[in-house]
Amino acid sequence: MRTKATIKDVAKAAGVGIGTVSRVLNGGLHVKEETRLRVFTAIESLDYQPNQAARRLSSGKTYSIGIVTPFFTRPSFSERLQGIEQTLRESNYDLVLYSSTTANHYQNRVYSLIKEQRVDGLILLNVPQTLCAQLKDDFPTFPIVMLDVAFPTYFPCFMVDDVLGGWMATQALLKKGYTRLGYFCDSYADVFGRSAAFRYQGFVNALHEHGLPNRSDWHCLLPRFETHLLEKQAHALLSSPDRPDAIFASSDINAFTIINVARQLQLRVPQDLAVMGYDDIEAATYMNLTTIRQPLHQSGQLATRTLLHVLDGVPPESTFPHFLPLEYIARQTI
Amino acid sequence: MRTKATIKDVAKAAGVGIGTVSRVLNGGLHVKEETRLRVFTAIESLDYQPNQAARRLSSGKTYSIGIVTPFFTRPSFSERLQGIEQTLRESNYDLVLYSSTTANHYQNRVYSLIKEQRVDGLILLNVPQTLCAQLKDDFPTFPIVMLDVAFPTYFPCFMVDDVLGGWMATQALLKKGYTRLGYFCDSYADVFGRSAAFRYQGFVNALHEHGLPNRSDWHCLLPRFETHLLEKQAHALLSSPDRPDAIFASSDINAFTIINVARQLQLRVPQDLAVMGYDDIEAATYMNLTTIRQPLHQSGQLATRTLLHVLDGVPPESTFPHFLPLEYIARQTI
DNA sequence: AGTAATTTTGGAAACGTTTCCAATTTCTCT
DNA sequence: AGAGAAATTGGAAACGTTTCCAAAATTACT
Repeated sequence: MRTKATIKDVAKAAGVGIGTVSRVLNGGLHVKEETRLRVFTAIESLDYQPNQAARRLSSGKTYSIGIVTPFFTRPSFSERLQGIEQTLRESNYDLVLYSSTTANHYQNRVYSLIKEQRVDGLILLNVPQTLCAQLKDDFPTFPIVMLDVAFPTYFPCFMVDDVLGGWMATQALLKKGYTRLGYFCDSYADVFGRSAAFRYQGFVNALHEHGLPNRSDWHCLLPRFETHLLEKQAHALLSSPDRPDAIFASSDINAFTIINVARQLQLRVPQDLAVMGYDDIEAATYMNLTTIRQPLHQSGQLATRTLLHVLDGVPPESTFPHFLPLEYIARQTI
Repeated sequence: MRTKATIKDVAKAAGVGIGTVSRVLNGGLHVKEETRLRVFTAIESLDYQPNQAARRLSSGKTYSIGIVTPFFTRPSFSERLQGIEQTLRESNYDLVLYSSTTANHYQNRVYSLIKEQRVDGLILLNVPQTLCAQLKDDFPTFPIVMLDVAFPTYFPCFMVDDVLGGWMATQALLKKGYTRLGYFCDSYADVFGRSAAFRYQGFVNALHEHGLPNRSDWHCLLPRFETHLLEKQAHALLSSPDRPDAIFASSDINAFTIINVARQLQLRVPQDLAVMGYDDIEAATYMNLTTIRQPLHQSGQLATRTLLHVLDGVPPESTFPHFLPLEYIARQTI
C-alpha cells in the first residue's frame, strides 16, 4: 500500500489549488459545479480521506464531544447513552467516553479535557455538586450540558423533579391502602447529585400529608451501591415481626434486591409485601416491577440536541433547568 | 482569560528550547534533572496543557481507540464496554464509541475510521462475517481485536465456544429430566456473527446424544430482535396442549420474555415449564434465571489489554481464537 | 466595448506539537 | 590539561489541514 494521499495530491490530480479542494470538502460553497465534480473525481480515484488530526489542528475544532459519568455500571447510564449516541450519529461528532469513580477524579478529568482541548463540548452526568459552580467560573463559555444535577441554572440541564417522583411513588402505595411504608436507598446524600435525597423528601411529604409516621427503623440507607449489604439489611428488616407492608426503593435495582429477599423469606409480592421501584430500567419489565419511569433515553437525546445547538451557535429551545415528565408505571408488585 | 499557553511560552519561561520542553513532556529522557524541574515550574505557573490535536498531527498517533458495535441496546454490550473502559482508563487512550445498524454501515464506518486515521486501533464487536476477511486484505497491519466473530484466525479474537454452550444448556435440562425441549432464538443466522447458530448446533447435538427428537414446531425463530413478536409466538406455542416442558432461550432477554408469557398463561416456572437462558446478564440475578454465563466483562478487559499490547509492539500473550470459559449458573428456573 | 460587481480560484500562512540533527556542554579517562 | 565519548540542548522542518487575502475569471450592467 502506497503512502496515503493528501490534499495536495488531490489538488494536483484535479488541476486545482488546495484551497479549492478544501472548500469542496467543506460544503462546496463558492466553487463552480464543474470544478467541484473534477475534485470529486480526483478524490474518488485517489481514495482520499482527509486526515482528522490535521483538520482538527487547523480548524481549532475537535469534532468530538465527551461524556463524563460516575456510573458506568448502572443501567440508567446505558439507556441515556443510547439516546446520546443515536442523536450524535447524525452529526459528524465523535462520541468519547470518560468515567470517573470519585468526585476529585471527575473534576480532574473535566478540567484536563477542556484545557487540552480534547473535546468541543461536554455532556456531564451527575456532576458532583461542588464542581458545577467552579466550572462556570473557570470556563464560563465552554459548551456544557448537564443531566441530573443540583445547581441547574449555570448550564443547560435536563432533570426530573425527584421530590415529585418520590411523592408519586409513595402516593401510589398509599392509594392501594398500604400504611406501613419503608424506604430503601443506596446513597442518602450522594456527592454525585442529590436525587436520592429528593426522592426521600417526596416520600416524607406524602407520609406527612396522610398523617402517617415516618419510622426510621424502616429505612435502609447505604453509603454506596452494594447489593450484598443491601440484601443483608433487607433480610434483617423483613424478618422482623414489626415489618413494613410496603417498600419504596429509590431505584429499580434496589427494588429487585428486595423482591428477591422477600422471596427467600417466602413473602409474596405484593400480597405480603408491596415493592415500588424508581427508574423503569429495561429489567423492570421482566420483573413486572411497578415503578416510576423517567425518560432516560429521551433525556440523552435532548441533552445532545441542546449541545449540538450550542455548538452551532443556535440558542437552545428551552429554558433551564428543563424538567422531564415522570410517569407512573403500573405493574404487579404493588 | 488570556489566550492559551503553548509550548513556546513554556520554553521561553523556562529559558530552554521547545525541543527540551517536548522531551520533558514525553517522559523526560535525556534531560538534566535541573532543567526538568525548571520546565515543570514553568508548566505549572503558566497552567500549560499540551494541545492534543497538534500532538496527534505531529506524532501521527491519535491516542484514541474505537469501539464499533451493532448492538447498543443489549445488556451484553454494556457489560463488555465496562470491561473495556476499565482497562483503558489506566492507559492514556481515549475511548471513542461507534455504533451501526446494518452490515453495510458497519463496514463503511470501519473503513473510514481507519482511512481518516481517527483511531490507533479498533475493538470490533460482532463484526459481520464478510467484513473480517476484507479487513485483513485491505489493512493487514492495522491493530484490530475482535470479540465474538466467526473467522477468528485473521485477528486476535476472544470468543466463547457457543456449540459447547448450547450443549451445556441443553444437557442441564436433560439431566433434570425434561424431555420435550423447545428452542427460542431471535436471529437464526445473523449477519453479525453466528453465535445463535452455534448454540443451536449444541442444542441439536445434545438432543441427538440422548436420542430425543428435535421438533421444529417447538422452535421459535425470529429474523431479528423484537420482543413483541417473540411474545406472540411464545404465547401461541405455550398455549398448545402439545407444548414443550422446557425451553432453551438463546439469550437471557428472550428467556425473560418467555417467563413472562408463561406467567400470563398461569404456568409455573419451573414446575410447568423450565426456562434456560444464556449470557447471565445482570438482570438474570434478579429474575433467578438459570443460565450459561459468558465472561462478558472479562472479555472486554482481555480484548483491550491485547489491543494495548499490539499498539505497544508487544506480541499478545495468547494464541487466537482465545476461547473463554463458560459457566453453568444454577438458579431457580429449571 | 468598457466598466464595475461578483464569483471563483490559488497558495502562503498558521495551527502547536514531535522529530531530527547538529551544536554545545559535561563527563571520563589517560 | 587535553582528547574523546556521552549527555544534553536548541530550533528548523514536518505533519496535513483550514483560513485568509489577493488575483483572476466571470457575469451584469451601461
